[in-house]
Amino acid sequence: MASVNAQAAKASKSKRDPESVRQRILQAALAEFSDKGLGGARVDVIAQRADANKRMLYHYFGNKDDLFLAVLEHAYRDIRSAELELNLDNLSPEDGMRKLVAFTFDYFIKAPYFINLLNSENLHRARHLRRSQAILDMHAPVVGLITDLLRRGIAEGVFRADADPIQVFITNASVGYFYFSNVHTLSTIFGRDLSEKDELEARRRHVIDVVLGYLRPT
Amino acid sequence: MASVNAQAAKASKSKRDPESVRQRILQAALAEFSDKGLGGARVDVIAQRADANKRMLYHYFGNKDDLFLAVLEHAYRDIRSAELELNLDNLSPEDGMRKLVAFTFDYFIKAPYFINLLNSENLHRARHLRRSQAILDMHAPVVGLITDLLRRGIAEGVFRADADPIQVFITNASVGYFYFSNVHTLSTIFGRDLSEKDELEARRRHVIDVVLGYLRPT
DNA sequence: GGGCTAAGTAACTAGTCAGTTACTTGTGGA
DNA sequence: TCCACAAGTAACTGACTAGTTACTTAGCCC
Repeated sequence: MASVNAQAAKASKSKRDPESVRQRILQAALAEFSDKGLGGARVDVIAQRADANKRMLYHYFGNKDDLFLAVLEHAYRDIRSAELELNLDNLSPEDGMRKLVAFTFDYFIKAPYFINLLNSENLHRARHLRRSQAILDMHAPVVGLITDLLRRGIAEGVFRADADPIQVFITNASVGYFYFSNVHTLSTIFGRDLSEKDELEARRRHVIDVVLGYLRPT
Repeated sequence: MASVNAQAAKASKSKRDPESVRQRILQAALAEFSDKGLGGARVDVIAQRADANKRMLYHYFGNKDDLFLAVLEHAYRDIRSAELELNLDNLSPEDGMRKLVAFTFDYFIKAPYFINLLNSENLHRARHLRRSQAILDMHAPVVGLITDLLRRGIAEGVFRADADPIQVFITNASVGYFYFSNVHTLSTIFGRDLSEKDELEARRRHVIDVVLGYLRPT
């Protein structure tokens, strides 16, 4: 307790807080890369949004590309670790899958930056992500969740026997991702704001129905 | 016949072919915007890819943004008109829907530029598309196709009664779009090339199963 | 207190970029 | 043949960009 207070007192008197500056840059970069894409984001703007000196951006992250990779790792780590906390083991296969699909949809609402980050990374052919062993290691456990749900569902006769975990993982992401990634064009085309609450609720129900409807035995 | 030959002879002797230059610029722009996004594409590169003088790009299209909109209109026109030629009326609701889903998936393979163009346009919040009445007018007929299929399927008791045409339109696009838009990150994550023929065939079968499985009556 | 290093400030730099300017050439119609 | 205008060439321009340089300040440890 005394050491926490000593640290807090020290931090409030200090003119320098490297970890805070570093985090502010990371968050500002996440926002700027999400808004503008990797190519459109400007390091001056990131520094400004972070209320930091541009020099510090290079100091902490090296260059623009490496900053983008740091942002990407942060984003992936967030969603993948949240998925692992869903505790699907304790649910029926159907409820587990329902919870996972709903979680994914809700996550895209909560973390809208994720989609534009992935779009940018794919525009650059995953060249950043290839350099990150951390990101690569994040996915096996999540696919394992789906594999387990499918296995249980098939064993109980409530899921179709030909469901493939990776295809289901991709489809689970698909039905929400596309909606959000194209929300501007779709809203314009259909002349209604697809990011409004009622629209989101309708879409959420639909995506759950799509995945659960597909999984019904044939 | 004589007039066709006269035109061909005239064209082959001419040093100027404005329509050809214009088309070359449009195609080069489509490629460059698809590869690099709107922000990353360079007008010098587009001109070079078109084997045209940069001045002509401004001459024909005004500026970079307007060129992007021309490309977007071209891309939408292509997919939307192809959809209308599917002749789904003559098929059972199930076969019609199967054909549409397969068509959409195959279209993304055939016209890979479409996805990156839409990603760019959404990154820019559909600000180009809003200026195009032509694009806005292209969608009602296609949604009408799905509405008809669903209506027939529900009447025949082979589709679920709660299926919504717009949601199905979006889901039809979702299950393929996400796969292709994220093919680089997904391939890296799963350590396999998801653009290979076998992978594409597996995914194609899956997306048809997802939509048709979902549509089964409850 | 002093020295050293990390953290930080501010200005600079060379190259890039969309768009413009100045001029030339080709073509069609009178 | 001549003229006018569209199509075309090539160079230029001012602003922007990621990254660098030169220097200062803060904080920690001896």
